[in-house]
Amino acid sequence: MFSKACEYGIRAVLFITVHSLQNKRTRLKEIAKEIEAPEAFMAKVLQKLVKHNILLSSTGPKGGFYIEPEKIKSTKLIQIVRAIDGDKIFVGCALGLPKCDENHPCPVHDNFKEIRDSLTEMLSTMDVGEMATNVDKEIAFLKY
Amino acid sequence: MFSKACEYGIRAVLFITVHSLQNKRTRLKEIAKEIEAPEAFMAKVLQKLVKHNILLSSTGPKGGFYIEPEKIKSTKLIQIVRAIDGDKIFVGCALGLPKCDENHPCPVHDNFKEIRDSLTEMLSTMDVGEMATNVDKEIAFLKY
DNA sequence: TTTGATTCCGATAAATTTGTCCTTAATTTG
DNA sequence: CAAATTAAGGACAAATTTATCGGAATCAAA
Repeated sequence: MFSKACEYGIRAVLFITVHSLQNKRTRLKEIAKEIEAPEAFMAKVLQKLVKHNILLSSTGPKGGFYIEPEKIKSTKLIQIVRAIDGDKIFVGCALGLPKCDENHPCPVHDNFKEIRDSLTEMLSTMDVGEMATNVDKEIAFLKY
Repeated sequence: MFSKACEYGIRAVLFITVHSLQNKRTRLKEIAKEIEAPEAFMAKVLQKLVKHNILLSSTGPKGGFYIEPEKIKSTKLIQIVRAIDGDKIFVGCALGLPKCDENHPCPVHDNFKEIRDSLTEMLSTMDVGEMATNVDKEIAFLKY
């Protein structure tokens, strides 16, 4: 469903958000360890999230990654997915047809539209703040 | 969502089924052309479908691929997906956690379970016969 | 029984995704 | 200012997926 980069990215953002809620920055090393992702690969993913203005970063001692407080509630899962995987899961035909729409549908068009719509709806609704809070309360988890 | 191999595979099975409904076999060359898939790659996918007993094949002149009449109604989309992509889209955590279940859920567990369940339900329901009939009636299409 | 048509299958190549390494730039602290 | 710490970023490597090639096996028909 999501690429590995995206899986890492979502988990990382949530981990960082938990710390940002306490005004703390999170260093790459911590993140990679928690997420169990290769450090250098995690770094690339985080860079992409910074470029897309989902995260902020600062170098030097006391540096690290963080998210602006006012973005914690407004950042939706779909933004993270778009930043890393693009919109390939949101657009395009399930069977790979170059042209597939209402008027010229592939054999699974309607059925998939329904599923994709509910996926999009879901990702557009879920915000980083609520999810991170669940992680903080140990209602949900970021590692096994 | 599906791999390219799987997209080709689903479309190919439907194309073959349309012909099988008229007791005709379909040659690789025709299939690849219709599906707009590289011939050699299409061949690999078809071989896999034959190994999984979804399709039958015969060599020589008048040979080609076909599906047994009694399987046309009973073959579900999910079997094709499983044969080619395995069950990775049906099992495992959306965020890649090695352990993720009701008792130890990732932050998107419940939301994704819902979507995945409806995807599974859909794929288990849709049969090759009905879809191929729609293609034959030009209610649905296999190429742009 | 020979020939041509077709699938089967192993080897390889190209493209993409995932993962690694190393140097540079920026920042904090002493 | 110097040293230590951290992210940025380019170049490369490994793994996976997608695609290509060539010959072997099988079959139909003349």
